[in-house]
Amino acid sequence: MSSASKALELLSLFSEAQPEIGLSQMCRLAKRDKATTYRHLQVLEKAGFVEQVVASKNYRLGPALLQLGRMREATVPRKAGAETPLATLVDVTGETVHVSVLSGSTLFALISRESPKHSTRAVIDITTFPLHATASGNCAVAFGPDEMFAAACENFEAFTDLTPMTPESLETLIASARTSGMGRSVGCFEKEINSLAAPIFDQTGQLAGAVSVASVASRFTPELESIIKTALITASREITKSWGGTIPPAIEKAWNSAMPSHQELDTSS
Amino acid sequence: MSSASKALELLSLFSEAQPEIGLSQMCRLAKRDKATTYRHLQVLEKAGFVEQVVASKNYRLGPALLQLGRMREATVPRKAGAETPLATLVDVTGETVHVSVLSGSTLFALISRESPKHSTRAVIDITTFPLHATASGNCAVAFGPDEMFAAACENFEAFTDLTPMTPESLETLIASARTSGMGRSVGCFEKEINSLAAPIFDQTGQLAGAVSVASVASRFTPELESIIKTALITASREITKSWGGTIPPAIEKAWNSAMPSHQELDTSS
DNA sequence: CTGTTTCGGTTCATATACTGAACCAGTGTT
DNA sequence: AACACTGGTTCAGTATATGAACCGAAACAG
Repeated sequence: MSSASKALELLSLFSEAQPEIGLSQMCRLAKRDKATTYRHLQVLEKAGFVEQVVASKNYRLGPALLQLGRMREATVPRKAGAETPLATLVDVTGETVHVSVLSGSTLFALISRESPKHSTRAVIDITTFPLHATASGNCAVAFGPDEMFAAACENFEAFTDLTPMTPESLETLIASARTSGMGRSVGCFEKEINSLAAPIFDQTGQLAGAVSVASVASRFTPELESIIKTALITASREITKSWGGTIPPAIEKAWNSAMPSHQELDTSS
Repeated sequence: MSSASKALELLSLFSEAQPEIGLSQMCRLAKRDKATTYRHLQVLEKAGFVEQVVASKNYRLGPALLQLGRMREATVPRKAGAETPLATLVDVTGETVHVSVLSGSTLFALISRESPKHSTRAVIDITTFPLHATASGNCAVAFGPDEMFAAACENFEAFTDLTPMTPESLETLIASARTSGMGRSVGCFEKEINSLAAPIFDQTGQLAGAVSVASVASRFTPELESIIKTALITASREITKSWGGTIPPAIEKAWNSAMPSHQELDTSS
């Protein structure tokens, strides 16, 4: 592994729950030597990716990220394009929704919104979606490039006792996602949380991300599932359109056979 | 120089004017070998810091930056805190304004706003402020940590024929900034652009950034300069307050002697 | 006070992982 | 068909990253 990767990995250790990390703690989290970690932090600090809080000597994310994040959204306005369909999705389903973006073989969280409708909500605060254990992740494997399956198999972390742990069990999930046109997770990532996800595509014709709805298991009736599926299909179509892509015919077909009442819009004109 | 630094440097080659860069072009910009640049891009892509546009094979900033930028602003809400004073500053001066943030020895651009008042505006689109050639940069050297002067001397790039090119000429500018409590650039960065800058501090008591106003030289009368100075002092006080800092007494004193009409607020209570 | 355990940061010999010239293959131009 | 561009790959040589051991400071216990 390149030293640059190792340095960049340190950035993913920060989270909303732990926005400041000291040197020693970071060594433990990164499972690396103190001297190495220190040098990496020096590099990141010089580049403005982290900064040191003078008082506590802790490190936190740096100002350059704001700059670069702003420029990313300026060049590829994905966040802006997904907001409106996502708001509708929250309204219609009354559940927690996520939009994720695929880059390389990693599925990054982009936006998440919670509905105020219920007091018990699915709160999932992650920065990257595990490919094997989430509806969005399964979506990415099922409809993304072929190498996604191998990438998913590289990390079979067990989140619950329902998390798929072998290539075979994952393959089953992927196959069912391919036939239904949607990812589905029943307690695979968190117990008592079920979720559904639909793929999103961009102008390259490749899978660009996923949109998902997470609900608590006790509420997850067939009626709600049907509502969510219909709303997800709409959201996926709209976000895909705003990102400059089109839904592949195979997926429209899968949706139509699974949800015959929800006809594909005529986009041939 | 570490290889990680070299990889991170590539990110600073992207700009609003040039949001997509191909491999060969990036080699030229970075003045590095093609193989090395390629590997660096691979690392950055795997980390989600850049992504490759499949159609053109060009690279652009990646989705991870959005994620990290969001987290940075969540942990250190500097941008939000500077917006309001900055809007006032634009209103009062009718000129282009910038807020920059110091990290390490680099001064990063944070926000910039243009006034709709004049058709000719100072348009300065940079991601980092040269320490020797800008009002904000001089501010950082004058009021920041001691090592800033050495850092400034490491890069004496000549932007115009008025850009200071020697430690001695820079020293003169810094000295006058220290006595007036403000940075001042007269065509040092761009010909026909004059600007003034005031320092910003945070809870560490250290300099945290600078706020600046840039005007076209033909408009830069003593009256306008006076208006700008007064407005800058107000903006600097407000942003500093919102970032949890206080203006050092020495600077308040410098402002008061330079602008006797603009009394320091009584903050002793 | 002294012994112990943290912490952030530094050193230096070792060897690992980075470098870049040269090389492909593909594409568009002349 | 020769050329000038791309993006991407290979491999020997060496520059650069590594981590055990070390340091001084600070916090805590006895």
